[in-house]
Amino acid sequence: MGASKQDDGGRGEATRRRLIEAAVRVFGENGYHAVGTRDLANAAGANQAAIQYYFGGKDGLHKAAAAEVAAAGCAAFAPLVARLETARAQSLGRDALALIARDVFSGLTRGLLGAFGEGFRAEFIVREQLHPGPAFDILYEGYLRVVHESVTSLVASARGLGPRTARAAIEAHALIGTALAFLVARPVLCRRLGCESYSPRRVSEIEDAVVTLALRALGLPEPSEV
Amino acid sequence: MGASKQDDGGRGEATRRRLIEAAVRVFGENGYHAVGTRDLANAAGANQAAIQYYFGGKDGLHKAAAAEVAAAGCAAFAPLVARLETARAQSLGRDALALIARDVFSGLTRGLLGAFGEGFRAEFIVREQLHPGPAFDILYEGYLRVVHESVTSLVASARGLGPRTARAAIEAHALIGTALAFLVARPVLCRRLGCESYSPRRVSEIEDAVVTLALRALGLPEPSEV
DNA sequence: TTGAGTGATTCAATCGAATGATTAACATTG
DNA sequence: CAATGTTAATCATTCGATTGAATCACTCAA
Repeated sequence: MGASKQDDGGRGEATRRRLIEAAVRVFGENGYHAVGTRDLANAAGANQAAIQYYFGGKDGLHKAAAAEVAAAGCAAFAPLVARLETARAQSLGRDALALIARDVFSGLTRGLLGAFGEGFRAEFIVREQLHPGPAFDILYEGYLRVVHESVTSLVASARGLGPRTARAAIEAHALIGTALAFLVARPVLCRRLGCESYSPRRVSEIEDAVVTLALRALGLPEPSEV
Repeated sequence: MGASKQDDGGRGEATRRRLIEAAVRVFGENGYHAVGTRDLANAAGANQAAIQYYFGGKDGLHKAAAAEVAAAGCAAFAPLVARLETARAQSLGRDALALIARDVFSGLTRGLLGAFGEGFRAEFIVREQLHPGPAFDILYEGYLRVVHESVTSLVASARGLGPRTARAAIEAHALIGTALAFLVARPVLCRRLGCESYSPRRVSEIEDAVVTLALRALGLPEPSEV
């Protein structure tokens, strides 16, 4: 069973990647049980049996998809995480903190609704949280934990809380939720606004609202410079 | 096909209700496609064929479950909605607004994590939003729209925005998200805090954090009285 | 250069199990 | 009895998985 002789460039590696990408998209859009191995194979332009051949089965493909999502998420948020790491070391003024916070919540929003969300990566994560399974461990350890800890340290600094306190983690969680709502409850807002999906202009509007509210909640000044 | 002669008290009405309650719980926990009609019947202590007999099929039961969730949600939030309706009429001072806002976000949080969430009603709603179908229409028109509009009017008042503006709806959406995050991303926070689920004490902690952040974001004073 | 050999990969056909739905017989109630 | 409700057995279909043969890319001896 399983892997190939060469791990890149080969024919096999290509269909392997196509299967993973398709799995993230199709699983994220429809959920694990709503999708058949035939659907997955079709979406990837591969044969149904390739799923067993490369991943040992539907479960294996699902886990591989989770690993891809974690890796992509890690890469997408790496710059922000790095900035937050350095910020954690020094003690910054309110203005510097505000600049970082703006970029964090701006990036968070765009991450959930934009580039990273493409291919239903964000939906994949949400679905895995509604019913955590083996794939959730991959997502949490490889991605979610880092982001959550980073945001927590930012919130702790801004709110004068201990960075290890439960309160800091909870407030960080709540503020992440301001962005998350636009992914999870997208249909509600779309109906309220009378549109089918978010236009780029709307995403910017959402981004601005999230940043504004988060800064106010954190008691940080609105950054004046660009 | 379907319904019975008497709509309450009758033998049939009891199993009908049991099926709906079980459906909300099982669908909410596992998702539509992850659940079989045999599972649903077992969870309700009924026979599999009863699903066709009363609801015409799995789809029908799912829609009936959505209607139950909408009705229960409407009932649970009715007092808050009523208060917001009256508040919309008069122009209230900041302190009065703060009192209402506190109760709204407190009720929202407890609603998502507590009584209303029991039986996986909240999860049922989230799942339907990840892939809106016929059941989403029922939820939106019967419940979600009212709540969203009410919260929007509150946010509009507090933030000095037009109650019909997209910005007001967006900011309301974001603030609802502060509570929603604790439902949708529960496993992440639980892992961060090293617990398996939310204790009642933790729910209170979350409730306080959500209210505090929402009031700060809205620029409302922390209510002093009880 | 060739071409048989070799392992990697793809494919159509098929498996048993599980799915939602249906049926006809059975039970309960008034 | 007649209406309503319940049940076990069974239907056709679809599911994830398996199979064995066909196709591909590459190696190396002739």
